[in-house]
Amino acid sequence: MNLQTIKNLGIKLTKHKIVILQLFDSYRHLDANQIHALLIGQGTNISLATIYRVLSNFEAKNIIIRHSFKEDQSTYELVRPNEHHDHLICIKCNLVIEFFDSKIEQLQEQIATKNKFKIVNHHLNLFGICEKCFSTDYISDVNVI
Amino acid sequence: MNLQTIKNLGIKLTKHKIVILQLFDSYRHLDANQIHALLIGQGTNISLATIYRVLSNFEAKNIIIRHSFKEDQSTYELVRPNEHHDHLICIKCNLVIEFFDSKIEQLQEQIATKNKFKIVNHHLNLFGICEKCFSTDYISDVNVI
DNA sequence: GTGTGTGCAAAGCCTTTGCAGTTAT
DNA sequence: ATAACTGCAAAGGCTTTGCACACAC
Repeated sequence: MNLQTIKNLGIKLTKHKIVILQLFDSYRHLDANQIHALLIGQGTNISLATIYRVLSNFEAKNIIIRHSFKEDQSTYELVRPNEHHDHLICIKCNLVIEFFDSKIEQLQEQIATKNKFKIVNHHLNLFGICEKCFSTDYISDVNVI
Repeated sequence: MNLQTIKNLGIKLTKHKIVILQLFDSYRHLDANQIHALLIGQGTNISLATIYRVLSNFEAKNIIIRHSFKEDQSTYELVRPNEHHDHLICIKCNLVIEFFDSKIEQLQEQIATKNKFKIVNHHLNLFGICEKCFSTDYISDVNVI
């Protein structure tokens, strides 16, 4: 993520915002707790409150997007312009695979049109068991996604 | 919803369970608060705790399904066997339209296979503006969905 | 300098749970 | 009879917020 791009959006850049952005270069999908643990782990002192504030700020500016993969915790992901995609999520190890299918996108538009809806956004989440978990039949490693 | 069917699942039928089931005959999608408000409104004394317990119970027995239409509150819907469908949700008035597209279902399976995933379930939610909200440009009525 | 960002602790909100009493079968 | 259900109040987990201080521009 280009820092100048962020600045141009009128966002004040702080140490914390920068390290959070950098995390998203390494991990595609993160929740607030994972961010907190990773930063504390690498010696960065930051409070959960700040993390939530940064995430809200980024979300409002459309820098990140918020997902509901899990029932009770939001997962965040960097927005990459013109790179919309959907997700396959392993319910055992949390592995997330991104995919894009133009045919599905097209069909969604048709459905919206037929129902006189103007689509603003959509979530297509396929929950299942990944190859590894299926073959081992137990949770080998829980992914930080 | 046939009450005998419920009993056959080994569920003890109480007054509360019955009135909650009846609500779902009138409203396709309800959250815990809406259920509480509707029941209190019709003179049924029931606590939120009980509502959550009944909903958990029903969900475990696959009588209802839990959705994440909203970020911070679960929405529940009766499971109608062999009637899987997805949702169009109006972000202004909460109108929910159900749809089913076998082509999309088929494409999802293909994607899963290609990624060596075994799909357990999926959510396809299309968020947008319904015809009514689009034409009036304001929230006329917020739907209890 | 001045408007933002930050940590801490407290509070909010949805949801779950312990306990003692009640109900369905 | 007995296992399941219920209300109440308390607690849990994620998220937000008030306040006083610190930092970016």
